[in-house]
Amino acid sequence: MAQATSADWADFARAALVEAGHRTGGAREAVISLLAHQSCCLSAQEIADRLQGAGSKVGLASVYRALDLLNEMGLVQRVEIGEGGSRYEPVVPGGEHHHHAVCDTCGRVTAFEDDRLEQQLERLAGRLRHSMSGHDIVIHGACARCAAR
Amino acid sequence: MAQATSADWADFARAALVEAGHRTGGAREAVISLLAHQSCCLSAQEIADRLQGAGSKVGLASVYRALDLLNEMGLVQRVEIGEGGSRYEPVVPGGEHHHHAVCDTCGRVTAFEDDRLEQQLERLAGRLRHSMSGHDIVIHGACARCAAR
DNA sequence: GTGAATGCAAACTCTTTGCATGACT
DNA sequence: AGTCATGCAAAGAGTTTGCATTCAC
Repeated sequence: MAQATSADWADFARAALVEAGHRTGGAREAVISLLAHQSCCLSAQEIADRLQGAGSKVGLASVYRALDLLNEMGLVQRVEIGEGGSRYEPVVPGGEHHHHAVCDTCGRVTAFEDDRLEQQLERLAGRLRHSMSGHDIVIHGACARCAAR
Repeated sequence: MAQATSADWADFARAALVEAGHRTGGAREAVISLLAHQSCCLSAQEIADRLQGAGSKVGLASVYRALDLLNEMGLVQRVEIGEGGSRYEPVVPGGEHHHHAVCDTCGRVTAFEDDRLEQQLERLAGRLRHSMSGHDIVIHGACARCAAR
């Protein structure tokens, strides 16, 4: 099975941006590099903080602009886990994607994936005659650790 | 099959509030009455506007406070459809609940429900050992109308 | 009468926008 | 050189909080 890696995503994203006539370098590149090495979703603030911590001079506004563009191009997905702000994570083209279980007690976010869920959603979208460019599934509750208490 | 009605929900919610030692009347009552007659999700601003339009003097802050309380008690569910603000809708205890398909073109929100999706989620939560107090599913894409264009 | 609930306005957080400066082609 | 992109700061939107007043018990 073809396994998409994070390096693949970064290259794919960079290529897509060039393809669309955008310039490389600067804030956008920094955001892509950071996201590529991230396994789960980050908030715009977290991205800016990490980049600045690494010596980069990117502003928060540029992070938002970069994420906005990447989101419109389908390269990142905006995830609403209902805790203040939005979070963003790379979308690996053709690769599987995951969803999130949020612990309402400790805030921990657990990623999961499930093919049958995806299939069921595809079927459902067809039934609704609603084309599906993406979807969010968020499970709220208590994680294994908190539920045990 | 037992079919929960919106009147049931309002009564259930009022009873739960009294049970928890809260007082009746005022803003909370207004919010419950309004939500009970609503089929789909509303934003806090919409709720305040409608109540004020109906002559009520409820402030936006009270609407937020009421929704917050109802949400904590599991009487309403916060729905993040990723368009600015959160939306809220009643949770009918034991009744079925629905999810949302959002048209990214025109903004239209379509409600849907699907038992197999629910079952699959239950199974999944069990597998993750994550207790599930609620869940959000949002399909993004183009609605039948916009896709046809 | 007492304490919870409310309304108003100010504060706060997250996000977007304007504009001058800097960087890529 | 010409533009697109960026950084900074200010503005905007949604939500929360403080406080005096009102209302249910």
